[in-house]
Amino acid sequence: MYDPRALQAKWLPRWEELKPFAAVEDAADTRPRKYMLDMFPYPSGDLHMGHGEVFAIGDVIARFWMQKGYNVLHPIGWDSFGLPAENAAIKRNAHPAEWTYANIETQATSFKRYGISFDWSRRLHTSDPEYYRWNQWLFNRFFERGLAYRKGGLVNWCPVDQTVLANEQVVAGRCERCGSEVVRRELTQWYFKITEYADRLLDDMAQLEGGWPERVLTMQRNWIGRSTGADVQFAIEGRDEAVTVYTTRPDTLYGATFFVVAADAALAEEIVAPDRREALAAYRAEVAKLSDIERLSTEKEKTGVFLGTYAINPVNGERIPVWAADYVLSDYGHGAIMAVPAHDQRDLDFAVKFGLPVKVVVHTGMADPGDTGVATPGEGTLVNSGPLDGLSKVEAIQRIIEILAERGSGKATVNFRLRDWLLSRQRFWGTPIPIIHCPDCGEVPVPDEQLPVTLPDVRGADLKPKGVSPLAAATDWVNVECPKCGGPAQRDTDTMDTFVDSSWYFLRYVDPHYEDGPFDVEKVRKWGPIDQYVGGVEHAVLHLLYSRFFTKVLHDMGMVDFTEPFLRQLNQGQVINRGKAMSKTLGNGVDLGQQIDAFGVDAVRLTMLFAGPPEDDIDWADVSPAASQKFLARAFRVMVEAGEASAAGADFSAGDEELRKVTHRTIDEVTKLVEGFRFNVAIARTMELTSAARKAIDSGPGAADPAVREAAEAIAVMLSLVAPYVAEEGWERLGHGPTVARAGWPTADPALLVRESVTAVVQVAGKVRDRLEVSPEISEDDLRELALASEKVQTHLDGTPRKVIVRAPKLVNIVP
RNA sequence: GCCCCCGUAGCCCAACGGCAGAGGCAAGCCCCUUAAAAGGGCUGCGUUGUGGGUUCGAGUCCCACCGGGGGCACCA
Repeated sequence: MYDPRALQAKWLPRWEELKPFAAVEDAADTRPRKYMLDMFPYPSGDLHMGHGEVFAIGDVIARFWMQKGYNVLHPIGWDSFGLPAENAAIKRNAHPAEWTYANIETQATSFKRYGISFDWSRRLHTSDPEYYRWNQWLFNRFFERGLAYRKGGLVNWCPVDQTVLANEQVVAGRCERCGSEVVRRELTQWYFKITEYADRLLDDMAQLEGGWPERVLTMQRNWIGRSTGADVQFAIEGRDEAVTVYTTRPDTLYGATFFVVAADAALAEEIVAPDRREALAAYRAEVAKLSDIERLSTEKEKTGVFLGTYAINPVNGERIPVWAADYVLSDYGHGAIMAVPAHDQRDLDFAVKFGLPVKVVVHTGMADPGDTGVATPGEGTLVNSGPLDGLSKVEAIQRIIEILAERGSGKATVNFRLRDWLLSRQRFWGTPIPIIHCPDCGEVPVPDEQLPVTLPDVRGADLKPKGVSPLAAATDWVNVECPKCGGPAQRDTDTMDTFVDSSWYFLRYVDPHYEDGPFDVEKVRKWGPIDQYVGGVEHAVLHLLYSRFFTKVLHDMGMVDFTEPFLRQLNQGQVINRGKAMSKTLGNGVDLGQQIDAFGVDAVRLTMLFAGPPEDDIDWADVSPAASQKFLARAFRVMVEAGEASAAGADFSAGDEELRKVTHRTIDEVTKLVEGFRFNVAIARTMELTSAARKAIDSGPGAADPAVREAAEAIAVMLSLVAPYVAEEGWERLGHGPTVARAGWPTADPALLVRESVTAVVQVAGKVRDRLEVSPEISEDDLRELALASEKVQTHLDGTPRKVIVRAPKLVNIVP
């Protein structure tokens, strides 16, 4: 009788004792190493269905490698800094740590019950001073290298969370966390100079090709957004200094008919004619009223205002009017553009709206944009462009850059969409930025030996967001001596973005209590980089981009010898219910704990993996944990009956050959399927083997046949990846000691994989007319002869066939 | 608007360019049983979303469209 609850109660304590999943550091252990990592969880209550899926997937991979004889590092920890803890603390008048660490304990217990093969000795929490000390240490290193700096400017502000956000944390104008509309504020903030690594972040993706999902690579490429073009200098009437614009189409320079400055750029104010000053001010006020969402809408009509001044085209001396508009961004390129309406749709829309001229300079074969309102950005031949006439687009770009360079009015340039990573947050439950502001010495890093700068004790209502960090109110904590001059100074009161914590945690796992640095460099050399990373696609341009950046900086510091942290990455789908994401408002939530109580850990894990390919969503309404439980019971009975009928150590070669062949074919296929992450199909194959074993017991050679034992043992080991409890119990019933997790992956005997005969299909004009049992080694000629000799084929043929296609040994197609 | 992925039986999903169906759910039937449950077994006639094309042969490759999902979308 299969009783999942009893098996859980029996084996969980045994595993805790045996610690079968500890990664081995011993140099004498010569097994090749593998590092399998799941994205670590945020401790927001207990584990949910989504966790159930990801960790089930990661566990199959880790356990498979263990069975295959690798020394596997499969750690777990908690991403335990962050806003929810703070909000909970305000509500309960408590300290964020209380809520956080209580949730961590709950999740840890659930993980253990869920049977995940973690090495628990490597557990870490990012909110431990022991951990965040090294965030501060790393910040100091970044600061020394000029990679951490403070600057003023317009930043994204979330009015609900009362903090600034990085660009990556604003999705379509809304806060990635809470969904509220983000506003722009002028603030001085800390940044990491990720843009300095833009080229490498892009180019190193070549290493990830094939190992990462294509869509994640695409998202990162789009996010980094490298474009090549040219800087071109335009003189502005009434201003000594030239203004530089960036363009990807310098070939269309002769087609520039106006000039646009970002409305919110300082430049607009500097160059506006006195009589247009008022109009600009009015326009800016209007623009400021718009939210980002409205401003970014492509449906929105172009707006702008003439600045009463003119720019001079450097190649032909033409005077073109200067406008201010909000469709030009102040923080990309130089905040100003040359507008070529004939060949750029945005410029054309603007030209049409304000009656500005359209001048075609590339003949593309398309209708005149001035007539159609459709710009022609494609390939073509240059016209009306002086020395460029007759050249192709590509040639013209080259030539014009040479011309501009000769005259000193331009040069080839590269631009990125990526902005620096805004890192400071005006909230409490995070890593304090280890900087002391001294009126005399400026920004002074807290010396390494004084780290960590720990959080002061702030709790309850004192954590309420008020637009400045709650740390600012802790005056005892804030007021310190300057480490340089000893004079009175103040700590920086912002905390770091929690994405800093997760940008390097995978390195800390090799030795989470290491005291001589953020991580043990030698151990990372042995374990890194991560062979397989499993987690959600929502981090495509957040965590995954930041981690890649950190890894490259650490590489430049000589601390890691690789440049990419995650060689392979798998994104699991979501667990949904009745076609929709689970939510309280819809009332369609399914509780992981309740599912486990009802069907057992094994059945829930099996259901997650059998539902479909790992990257597909699982609709819990479409799957059946009850059916999974039924299958496990069936497999369990096979193991029990085989165990009762024969003793361990039997000579399998004496077993029933037919069943042995099924077993070995299954082993062969399941091995390949697991390697390809095709877990649903691997499980289907295991089900087939179970049925074959059942049949052998009931109406074949009987339970005592060694082939039945061989099949049952293979089932136990293969099931151990998915359903560890029933596999363990079955393994014991088969006469083996714990643990099945270390039993070793079975190998398929090639001799048992060959088939004596295969069915060859004979088609006439594509229709099946006969089947022939033939040797798998049959030659094309022999098979052709056999097929043509077939009576069934002959009746469908009159005369000699036109053509005979032979694909030995499986198929013959005769074309009459 | 542009790009990518997916449309196979009532449902979830398999199928190196080669017999459309591996596995599961649901349904129906049979055995076991006094009966039921549990257990064992059997049952698949679908225009592979639609329309073209390539091919001896297309679920699979190409083109267009329809439907679903995702990404990008004033970045000059």
